[in-house]
Amino acid sequence: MAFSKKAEFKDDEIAIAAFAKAISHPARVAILKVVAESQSCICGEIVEVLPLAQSTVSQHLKELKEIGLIDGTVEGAKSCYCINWVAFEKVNNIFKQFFEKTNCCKDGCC
Amino acid sequence: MAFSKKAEFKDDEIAIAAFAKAISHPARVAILKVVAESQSCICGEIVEVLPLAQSTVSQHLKELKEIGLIDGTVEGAKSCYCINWVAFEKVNNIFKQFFEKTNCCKDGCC
DNA sequence: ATAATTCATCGTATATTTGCGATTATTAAA
DNA sequence: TTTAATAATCGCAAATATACGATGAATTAT
Repeated sequence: MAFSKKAEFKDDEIAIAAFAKAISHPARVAILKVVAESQSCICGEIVEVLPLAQSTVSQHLKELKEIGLIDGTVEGAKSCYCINWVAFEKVNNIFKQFFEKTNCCKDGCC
Repeated sequence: MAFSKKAEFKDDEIAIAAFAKAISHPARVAILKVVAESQSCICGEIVEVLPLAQSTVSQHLKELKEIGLIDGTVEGAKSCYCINWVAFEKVNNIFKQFFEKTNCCKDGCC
Protein backbone atom coordinates (compact mmCIF):
# COMPACT_ATOMS: atom_id res chain seq x y z
CA MET A 1 0.00 0.00 0.00
CA ALA A 2 2.93 2.26 -0.33
CA PHE A 3 3.34 2.94 3.32
CA SER A 4 6.54 4.81 3.30
CA LYS A 5 9.04 2.37 4.71
CA LYS A 6 11.80 4.88 4.48
CA ALA A 7 12.25 4.93 8.22
CA GLU A 8 13.70 1.47 8.02
CA PHE A 9 16.57 2.44 5.80
CA LYS A 10 19.86 3.98 6.80
CA ASP A 11 20.14 7.74 7.16
CA ASP A 12 22.64 8.15 4.37
CA GLU A 13 20.53 6.05 2.02
CA ILE A 14 17.52 8.20 2.80
CA ALA A 15 19.55 11.37 2.30
CA ILE A 16 20.94 10.33 -1.08
CA ALA A 17 17.50 9.25 -2.21
CA ALA A 18 15.96 12.55 -1.09
CA PHE A 19 18.50 14.68 -2.90
CA ALA A 20 18.26 12.48 -5.98
CA LYS A 21 14.51 12.93 -5.92
CA ALA A 22 14.98 16.68 -5.86
CA ILE A 23 16.69 16.51 -9.23
CA SER A 24 14.64 13.62 -10.59
CA HIS A 25 12.51 15.86 -12.80
CA PRO A 26 13.79 17.67 -15.89
CA ALA A 27 12.06 20.87 -14.82
CA ARG A 28 13.99 20.99 -11.58
CA VAL A 29 17.26 20.26 -13.31
CA ALA A 30 16.48 23.06 -15.75
CA ILE A 31 15.56 25.43 -12.94
CA LEU A 32 18.84 24.81 -11.16
CA LYS A 33 20.72 25.49 -14.37
CA VAL A 34 18.85 28.69 -15.16
CA VAL A 35 19.14 30.06 -11.66
CA ALA A 36 22.84 29.22 -11.48
CA GLU A 37 23.61 30.81 -14.82
CA SER A 38 21.77 34.02 -14.03
CA GLN A 39 23.34 34.12 -10.57
CA SER A 40 19.87 34.97 -9.41
CA CYS A 41 16.62 35.36 -11.19
CA ILE A 42 13.02 36.13 -10.57
CA CYS A 43 10.27 33.58 -10.83
CA GLY A 44 8.87 35.12 -13.99
CA GLU A 45 12.11 34.59 -15.88
CA ILE A 46 12.11 30.94 -14.97
CA VAL A 47 8.50 30.52 -16.02
CA GLU A 48 9.31 32.09 -19.38
CA VAL A 49 12.08 29.61 -20.05
CA LEU A 50 10.24 26.47 -19.00
CA PRO A 51 7.41 24.78 -20.90
CA LEU A 52 5.21 24.77 -17.83
CA ALA A 53 2.54 26.91 -16.26
CA GLN A 54 3.44 29.44 -13.60
CA SER A 55 1.79 27.49 -10.83
CA THR A 56 3.65 24.34 -11.78
CA VAL A 57 6.99 26.13 -11.83
CA SER A 58 6.18 27.60 -8.44
CA GLN A 59 5.60 24.12 -7.14
CA HIS A 60 8.95 22.88 -8.42
CA LEU A 61 10.65 25.94 -6.93
CA LYS A 62 9.06 25.13 -3.62
CA GLU A 63 10.45 21.62 -3.68
CA LEU A 64 13.94 22.83 -4.44
CA LYS A 65 13.62 25.39 -1.67
CA GLU A 66 12.38 22.81 0.81
CA ILE A 67 15.37 20.57 0.24
CA GLY A 68 17.58 23.63 0.57
CA LEU A 69 19.13 23.78 -2.88
CA ILE A 70 17.79 27.25 -3.60
CA ASP A 71 16.91 30.31 -1.58
CA GLY A 72 14.02 32.59 -2.38
CA THR A 73 13.62 36.16 -1.31
CA VAL A 74 10.73 38.47 -1.96
CA GLU A 75 11.66 41.64 -3.83
CA GLY A 76 8.63 43.76 -4.03
CA ALA A 77 6.01 42.00 -6.04
CA LYS A 78 8.63 39.65 -7.43
CA SER A 79 10.39 36.63 -6.04
CA CYS A 80 14.08 36.26 -6.50
CA TYR A 81 15.73 32.85 -6.45
CA CYS A 82 19.35 31.90 -6.19
CA ILE A 83 21.36 28.76 -5.57
CA ASN A 84 22.29 27.97 -2.00
CA TRP A 85 25.86 27.10 -2.78
CA VAL A 86 26.61 25.64 0.62
CA ALA A 87 23.80 23.15 0.26
CA PHE A 88 24.67 22.59 -3.36
CA GLU A 89 28.23 21.68 -2.47
CA LYS A 90 26.99 19.42 0.30
CA VAL A 91 24.78 17.52 -2.11
CA ASN A 92 27.61 17.34 -4.58
CA ASN A 93 29.81 15.75 -1.94
CA ILE A 94 27.17 13.28 -0.88
CA PHE A 95 26.80 12.08 -4.44
CA LYS A 96 30.54 12.05 -4.96
CA GLN A 97 31.03 9.96 -1.85
CA PHE A 98 28.32 7.54 -2.85
CA PHE A 99 29.83 6.95 -6.26
CA GLU A 100 33.38 6.72 -4.92
CA LYS A 101 32.47 4.38 -2.12
CA THR A 102 30.47 2.14 -4.37
CA ASN A 103 33.01 2.24 -7.13
CA CYS A 104 35.85 1.18 -4.89
CA CYS A 105 34.14 -2.21 -4.52
CA LYS A 106 34.73 -2.70 -8.19
CA ASP A 107 38.23 -3.96 -7.51
CA GLY A 108 37.34 -5.73 -4.32
CA CYS A 109 39.09 -3.21 -2.11
CA CYS A 110 36.46 -3.39 0.60
CA MET B 1 -3.22 16.53 -15.53
CA ALA B 2 0.32 15.29 -15.36
CA PHE B 3 0.82 15.01 -19.09
CA SER B 4 4.46 14.21 -19.28
CA LYS B 5 6.03 17.30 -20.74
CA LYS B 6 9.46 15.76 -20.72
CA ALA B 7 9.76 15.93 -24.47
CA GLU B 8 10.04 19.68 -24.16
CA PHE B 9 13.17 19.62 -22.04
CA LYS B 10 16.75 19.21 -23.16
CA ASP B 11 18.20 15.75 -23.55
CA ASP B 12 20.79 16.19 -20.87
CA GLU B 13 18.21 17.47 -18.43
CA ILE B 14 16.04 14.46 -19.13
CA ALA B 15 19.01 12.13 -18.73
CA ILE B 16 20.10 13.57 -15.40
CA ALA B 17 16.54 13.45 -14.13
CA ALA B 18 16.12 9.84 -15.23
CA PHE B 19 19.28 8.65 -13.51
CA ALA B 20 18.46 10.67 -10.43
CA LYS B 21 15.07 9.02 -10.34
CA ALA B 22 16.73 5.62 -10.43
CA ILE B 23 18.44 6.38 -7.13
CA SER B 24 15.61 8.44 -5.68
CA HIS B 25 14.43 5.66 -3.40
CA PRO B 26 16.34 4.41 -0.36
CA ALA B 27 15.71 0.81 -1.36
CA ARG B 28 17.45 1.28 -4.68
CA VAL B 29 20.36 3.07 -3.06
CA ALA B 30 20.62 0.20 -0.60
CA ILE B 31 20.42 -2.38 -3.37
CA LEU B 32 23.25 -0.73 -5.27
CA LYS B 33 25.38 -0.72 -2.14
CA VAL B 34 24.68 -4.35 -1.28
CA VAL B 35 25.28 -5.58 -4.79
CA ALA B 36 28.48 -3.58 -5.11
CA GLU B 37 29.86 -4.78 -1.81
CA SER B 38 29.15 -8.41 -2.52
CA GLN B 39 30.51 -8.04 -6.04
CA SER B 40 27.46 -10.01 -7.06
CA CYS B 41 24.59 -11.42 -5.13
CA ILE B 42 21.42 -13.34 -5.60
CA CYS B 43 18.01 -11.83 -5.24
CA GLY B 44 17.30 -13.71 -2.04
CA GLU B 45 20.26 -12.13 -0.29
CA ILE B 46 19.02 -8.68 -1.19
CA VAL B 47 15.51 -9.46 0.00
CA GLU B 48 16.91 -10.64 3.34
CA VAL B 49 18.75 -7.36 3.89
CA LEU B 50 15.93 -5.01 2.90
CA PRO B 51 12.77 -4.33 4.92
CA LEU B 52 10.60 -5.09 1.91
CA ALA B 53 8.71 -8.01 0.45
CA GLN B 54 10.29 -10.14 -2.25
CA SER B 55 7.99 -8.85 -4.94
CA THR B 56 8.77 -5.27 -4.06
CA VAL B 57 12.50 -5.85 -4.14
CA SER B 58 12.10 -7.57 -7.48
CA GLN B 59 10.38 -4.46 -8.78
CA HIS B 60 13.19 -2.19 -7.63
CA LEU B 61 15.73 -4.55 -9.16
CA LYS B 62 13.84 -4.35 -12.42
CA GLU B 63 14.01 -0.58 -12.42
CA LEU B 64 17.73 -0.55 -11.78
CA LYS B 65 18.15 -3.13 -14.53
CA GLU B 66 16.05 -1.13 -16.98
CA ILE B 67 18.15 1.98 -16.52
CA GLY B 68 21.22 -0.19 -16.93
CA LEU B 69 22.87 0.23 -13.54
CA ILE B 70 22.76 -3.48 -12.77
CA ASP B 71 22.87 -6.69 -14.76
CA GLY B 72 20.92 -9.79 -13.83
CA THR B 73 21.67 -13.31 -14.85
CA VAL B 74 19.70 -16.45 -14.11
CA GLU B 75 21.65 -19.10 -12.26
CA GLY B 76 19.47 -22.10 -11.92
CA ALA B 77 16.49 -21.21 -9.80
CA LYS B 78 18.27 -18.13 -8.55
CA SER B 79 18.95 -14.72 -10.04
CA CYS B 80 22.34 -13.17 -9.72
CA TYR B 81 22.79 -9.41 -9.85
CA CYS B 82 25.88 -7.32 -10.26
CA ILE B 83 26.74 -3.70 -10.97
CA ASN B 84 27.20 -2.68 -14.56
CA TRP B 85 30.33 -0.68 -13.95
CA VAL B 86 30.41 0.90 -17.36
CA ALA B 87 26.94 2.34 -16.90
CA PHE B 88 27.72 3.19 -13.31
CA GLU B 89 30.75 5.22 -14.33
CA LYS B 90 28.73 6.93 -17.04
CA VAL B 91 26.11 8.03 -14.55
CA ASN B 92 28.83 9.13 -12.17
CA ASN B 93 30.28 11.35 -14.90
CA ILE B 94 26.93 12.81 -15.84
CA PHE B 95 26.34 13.84 -12.25
CA LYS B 96 29.88 15.10 -11.88
CA GLN B 97 29.53 17.23 -14.99
CA PHE B 98 26.22 18.63 -13.87
CA PHE B 99 27.59 19.71 -10.53
CA GLU B 100 30.80 21.09 -11.99
CA LYS B 101 29.09 23.01 -14.74
CA THR B 102 26.54 24.46 -12.38
CA ASN B 103 29.09 25.22 -9.73
CA CYS B 104 31.33 27.17 -12.05
CA CYS B 105 28.58 29.80 -12.30
CA LYS B 106 29.15 30.46 -8.64
CA ASP B 107 32.01 32.78 -9.39
CA GLY B 108 30.45 34.22 -12.51
CA CYS B 109 32.82 32.47 -14.85
CA CYS B 110 30.14 31.78 -17.44
C1' DA C 1 -8.09 55.03 -5.81
C1' DT C 2 -7.95 51.78 -9.38
C1' DA C 3 -5.93 48.63 -12.39
C1' DA C 4 -2.30 45.63 -13.61
C1' DT C 5 1.59 42.59 -12.29
C1' DT C 6 3.62 39.02 -9.80
C1' DC C 7 3.61 34.84 -7.61
C1' DA C 8 2.17 31.59 -3.87
C1' DT C 9 -1.43 28.56 -2.71
C1' DC C 10 -5.67 25.83 -3.29
C1' DG C 11 -8.50 22.59 -5.52
C1' DT C 12 -8.75 19.17 -8.75
C1' DA C 13 -7.66 15.67 -12.32
C1' DT C 14 -4.62 12.29 -13.82
C1' DA C 15 -0.33 9.62 -13.86
C1' DT C 16 3.13 7.33 -11.55
C1' DT C 17 5.22 5.03 -7.67
C1' DT C 18 5.28 2.04 -3.98
C1' DG C 19 4.01 -2.03 -1.72
C1' DC C 20 2.04 -6.50 -0.96
C1' DG C 21 -0.11 -11.05 -1.61
C1' DA C 22 -1.16 -14.46 -4.95
C1' DT C 23 0.14 -16.78 -8.86
C1' DT C 24 3.24 -18.83 -12.12
C1' DA C 25 7.30 -20.80 -14.16
C1' DT C 26 11.54 -22.69 -13.44
C1' DT C 27 14.94 -25.24 -11.00
C1' DA C 28 16.56 -28.10 -7.16
C1' DA C 29 15.81 -31.52 -3.75
C1' DA C 30 13.25 -35.54 -1.71
C1' DT D 1 7.55 -37.98 -9.49
C1' DT D 2 6.36 -35.08 -5.95
C1' DT D 3 7.75 -31.33 -3.17
C1' DA D 4 10.21 -27.30 -1.91
C1' DA D 5 12.62 -23.16 -3.16
C1' DT D 6 13.43 -19.19 -5.98
C1' DA D 7 12.16 -15.19 -8.24
C1' DA D 8 9.45 -12.81 -11.85
C1' DT D 9 5.00 -11.09 -12.86
C1' DC D 10 0.09 -9.85 -12.14
C1' DG D 11 -3.54 -7.48 -9.91
C1' DC D 12 -4.86 -4.47 -6.68
C1' DA D 13 -4.79 -0.57 -3.11
C1' DA D 14 -2.94 3.47 -1.44
C1' DA D 15 0.30 7.21 -1.52
C1' DT D 16 2.85 10.69 -4.27
C1' DA D 17 3.88 13.41 -8.00
C1' DT D 18 2.71 16.27 -11.82
C1' DA D 19 0.10 19.71 -14.06
C1' DC D 20 -3.19 23.28 -14.61
C1' DG D 21 -6.64 26.96 -13.79
C1' DA D 22 -8.58 29.81 -10.38
C1' DT D 23 -8.03 32.48 -6.50
C1' DG D 24 -5.92 35.62 -3.30
C1' DA D 25 -2.45 38.63 -1.32
C1' DA D 26 0.95 41.77 -2.05
C1' DT D 27 3.24 45.27 -4.83
C1' DT D 28 3.62 48.44 -8.53
C1' DA D 29 1.87 51.43 -12.10
C1' DT D 30 -1.69 54.55 -13.78
